[in-house]
Amino acid sequence: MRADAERNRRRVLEVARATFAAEGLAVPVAEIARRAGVGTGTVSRHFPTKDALYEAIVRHLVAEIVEQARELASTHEPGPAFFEFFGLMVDLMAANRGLSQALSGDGFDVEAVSFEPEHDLTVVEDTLLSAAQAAGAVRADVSRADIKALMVGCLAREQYGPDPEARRRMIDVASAGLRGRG
Amino acid sequence: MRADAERNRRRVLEVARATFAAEGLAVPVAEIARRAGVGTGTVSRHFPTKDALYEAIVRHLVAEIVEQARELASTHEPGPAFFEFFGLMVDLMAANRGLSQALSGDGFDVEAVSFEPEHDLTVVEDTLLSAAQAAGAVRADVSRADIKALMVGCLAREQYGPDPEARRRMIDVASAGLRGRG
Amino acid sequence: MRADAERNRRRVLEVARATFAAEGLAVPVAEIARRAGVGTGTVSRHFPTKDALYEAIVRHLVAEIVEQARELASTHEPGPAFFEFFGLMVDLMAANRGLSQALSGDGFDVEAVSFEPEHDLTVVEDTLLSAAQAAGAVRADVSRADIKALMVGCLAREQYGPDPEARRRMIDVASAGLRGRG
Amino acid sequence: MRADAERNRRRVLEVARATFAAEGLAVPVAEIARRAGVGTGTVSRHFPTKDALYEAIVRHLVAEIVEQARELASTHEPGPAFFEFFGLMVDLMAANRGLSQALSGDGFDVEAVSFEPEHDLTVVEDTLLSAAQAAGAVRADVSRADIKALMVGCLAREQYGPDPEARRRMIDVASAGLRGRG
DNA sequence: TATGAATGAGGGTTCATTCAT
DNA sequence: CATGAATGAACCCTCATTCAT
Repeated sequence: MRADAERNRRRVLEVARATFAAEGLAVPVAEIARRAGVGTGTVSRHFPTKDALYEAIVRHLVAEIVEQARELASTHEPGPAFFEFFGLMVDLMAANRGLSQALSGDGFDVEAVSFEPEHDLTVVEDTLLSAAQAAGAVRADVSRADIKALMVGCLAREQYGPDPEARRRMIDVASAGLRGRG
Repeated sequence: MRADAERNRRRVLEVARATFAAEGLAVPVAEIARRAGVGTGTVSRHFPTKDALYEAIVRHLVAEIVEQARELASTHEPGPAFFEFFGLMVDLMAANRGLSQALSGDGFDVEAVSFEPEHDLTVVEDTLLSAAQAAGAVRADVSRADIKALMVGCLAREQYGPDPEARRRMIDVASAGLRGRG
Repeated sequence: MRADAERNRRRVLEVARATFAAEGLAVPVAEIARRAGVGTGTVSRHFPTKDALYEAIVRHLVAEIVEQARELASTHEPGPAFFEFFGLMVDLMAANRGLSQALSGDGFDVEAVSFEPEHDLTVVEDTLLSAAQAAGAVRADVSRADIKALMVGCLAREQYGPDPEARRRMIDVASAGLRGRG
Repeated sequence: MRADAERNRRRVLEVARATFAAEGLAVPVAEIARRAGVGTGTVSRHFPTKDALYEAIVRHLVAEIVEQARELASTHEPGPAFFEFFGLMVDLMAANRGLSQALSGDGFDVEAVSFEPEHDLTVVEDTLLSAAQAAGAVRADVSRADIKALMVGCLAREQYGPDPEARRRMIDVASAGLRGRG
């Protein structure tokens, strides 16, 4: 039975992730349940509230991002690592309407989620940022929150029509701004 | 009677503006009515739908912004005019959760509102941007949409706590990015 | 001043009659006022409730009908007079959506209106019917209410598409039924 | 759980049928819910819109009618079958204010409901009518729509007070009219 | 007397959550 | 454990009527 439950949990989580990514956070829980082939009660059992479901998805996403961020940190110089990470985040968000909503503070408060240290994106971001700043690749006065906000800015460009070239340009502008006054 | 009606209309508009600014666009119309001290029907009379109320507020805001933008354009050099305008916009949005939501495309589609040419923010923005680009103060490849997105980015910083210093820094970073690699 | 008031009253009545005839009884009072070029208060002053407005219109219509019915009664033999009247009524109702609604009991109770004897359609109808029955042109056992209902039946045919030929046929069928088994 | 749901669904349907029959289609959904002892959401779950509820009731009624019409067609000669059916329909509508409203086109468009062939009242009516016409029992020039309208006429008699005798008389008059000019 | 702004009850529908089966 | 039916508060909008100007 435990196996069944776990399978259901994963299925709901995966369906919810895909659905929220494609259609935003406003999709009714019942629709998630329908697509996952389970009852609404099953969704509620695993995720007592809709917020809990959001949170689980965010945790999942964050875990993946953290992993990629670590990889970048260990294989690139501080500056490139940071800027690669920046672009990666923007691309992820651009492909995920729900994440984008959450990060813009619409429908879910991402900042309220607390993570265990080893899965905490905050920590990795700080690490990447600090290293890049120490290496002189990024202005010394910007904070992690500033970086997040700039990502949201790049992301916001998508609203006027998805345009890969424009996204690259936005990332380029933001990066230039972050590099400092040269 | 027109005086009373006008007073009520303004009152509703002002209350709605303040409420949406402080608490976002999701506040029920009935709550706006309650705070304005009128019946829901009165709100509906002046603004047939909630969207119409949003639109009126946006028009109001935009009219003010356009005026200030014109002033800037006529009293500053192209570069400074553009960057002053950029900062002004961010400050306005930062003080207005509803406007911020609208510009992030949550709850209301600002782009769908059509303005008369003389009140069209788009036109003023294009003018300021083009002039600044012609003067070499701004990268030639960015578009109006890019600028808007960057504003949203600066704005997004507010989510992590309103911090005037941080806002100035964000604007500074964005401006640096826009100036180009020079 | 009295002349003005009277003019307004007539204007409202005429506009309401035309509007209800064309679009049914559900048209808002405010729309009647708008078309009449007066305020809603003016409509309410002359006709305290919407029902009172309906009633005034019905009185007006009935007065006209009564006049025509009298004319028929005095210029035709009992049988033809009755059947001419029957067709006339159906044609009137067919051209008047509001009247048709009222007679079908939707939105207004016509029967609740009481008339002065000389304007009472009931009386004229009874007269025409009784005479026709006395002359052997109409079954002796039908009542005024039966006649009214048959008119509504002819009228109901319009629902399936206005079709003058069908209307004539309906009137013919109803008339045949009323003439008796002979 | 399906048993409970089905029970509730039937309960809502039955209560709605009875309520609409007795008081017309304007009764609020919330009132139906109250009388059925369920929440408004339960009504909405089973019948997403009020129109859907109307439609379900009409389908139910029509199914019963079709069955009885078939029975009549197979056990009576064409003429009697048709006239029995006519009387049956009038009796049903007379006992049902909602059905009467619907058939008069007030509040719901019955004609817009599409049925499967085997439950389509239209087909049965046409069959009964054609057979009766072929047998010379009914005027050759009347159509199904004419018949419907005459039923509404008989029904309209009820407005002046329910009176079984009068109803029989109306049906008799209509039948006589339909038999032809003899 | 005319105006039309204000009222506010009332309508249908949605959806996160609970709980009987 | 899973189910999905039930709940009911909340939302926006309409409109007949009242009443201050």
